[in-house]
Amino acid sequence: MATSLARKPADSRFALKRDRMLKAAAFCFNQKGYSGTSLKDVADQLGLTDAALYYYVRNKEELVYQCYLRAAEVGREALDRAVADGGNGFDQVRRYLQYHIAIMVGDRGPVAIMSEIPSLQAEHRDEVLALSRNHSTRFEAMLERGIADGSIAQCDVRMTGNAIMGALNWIPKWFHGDATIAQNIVDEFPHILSSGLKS
Amino acid sequence: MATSLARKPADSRFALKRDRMLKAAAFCFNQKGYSGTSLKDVADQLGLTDAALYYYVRNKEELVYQCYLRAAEVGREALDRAVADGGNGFDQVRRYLQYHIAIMVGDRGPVAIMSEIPSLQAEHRDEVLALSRNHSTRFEAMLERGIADGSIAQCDVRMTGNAIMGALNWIPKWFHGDATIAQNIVDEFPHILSSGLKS
DNA sequence: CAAAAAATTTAATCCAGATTAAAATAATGG
DNA sequence: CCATTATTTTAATCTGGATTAAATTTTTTG
Repeated sequence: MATSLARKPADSRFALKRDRMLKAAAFCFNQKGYSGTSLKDVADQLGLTDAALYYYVRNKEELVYQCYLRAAEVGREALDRAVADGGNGFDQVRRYLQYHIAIMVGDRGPVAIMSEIPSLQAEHRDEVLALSRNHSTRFEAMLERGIADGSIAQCDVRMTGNAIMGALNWIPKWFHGDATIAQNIVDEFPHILSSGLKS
Repeated sequence: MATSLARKPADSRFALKRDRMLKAAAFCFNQKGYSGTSLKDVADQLGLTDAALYYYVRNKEELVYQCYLRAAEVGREALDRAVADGGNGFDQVRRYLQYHIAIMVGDRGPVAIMSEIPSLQAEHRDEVLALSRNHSTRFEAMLERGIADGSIAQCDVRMTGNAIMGALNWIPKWFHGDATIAQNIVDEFPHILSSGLKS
């Protein structure tokens, strides 16, 4: 049977293998760059043939698209958890950073850097951009809540958000799976990125 | 005559056009992604034919390579100026950020995001990586001087450096030439990125 | 255990975009 | 002006890696 959108969610074997593939792809893209990774590279990581990937994904563009959806999902999850935890704005920001970073450098990772959004097909590009903007907007709102409740110093939330997100999004550029460094990031980054916010 | 490495430095017409080309290429790469930009895209920006680019560069790989060299140069320049200005570690860090950011969003920009280092040919890749590491090392040393002279609070300089560089390097991802926003970045970023460092 | 469905491979094709060679045009210098 | 060199274009070719179809192997299920 061809790759089907009408596959049952209950088919967890498929979902699991597909997820492994997305992680392998994210690893390759982050490591070798987009143009530098062929489908064969991704397949090699999985002990498969390049053609086998087409069972899980329509084409390379969709592989990238799925990687980006996954990255967006991971970010949203961290934000959701931080909001659910409550507390003042500053606390929420710090927890969000903790959650997101822990996921990125942990066994849910690697998470793909969204370097090639512009080369996605129109609908996919728009969807990913919307998710991305939504995430930024929610994070900025979190900063504003912190300013309102007095836990975060007055600042330009747009620029501050861009700065913090940039530092986060850049992590996969220099982190390549070393466990010691992963621990270091988890220990240090939340503090580094939030210490400048204190009121 | 073919593209020649033995071209006189005095030949400023060539150098100027070449620089325009590199800026156009950086613009395209940042905007449309690497795989999304063909040589024709770059040529169109310059009112040229794709084939004309080969007069300035051996191939696409070298175009990317030159863009990255240019990006590295801009960073080094900012660091050099900041060091030359003197002052304590914190002051130097802030000035470095001011200089680098001003260049990136100013008329020396755009500066290419180094997303495709791994797909460069070995010698080019090694050279760019070396420049990149050297820059990081120098920046970390600057942080250490600040800690030593008491202007910067004790911190993990490696991680702090990574965080700040990430925020910097991400700027071209979301900044696309709007003058108002450029001013905003110049005004806000140096403070945002250094405020957490104060001792 | 035998069908049926799922997963993967083998072996081609296919193609956008990079690259090249030769010709044409523009600039420059005596 | 002419000759020479610099720059660009036109018109091909070339190619790596994506994609596809059909065959094969593996897994599931009744």
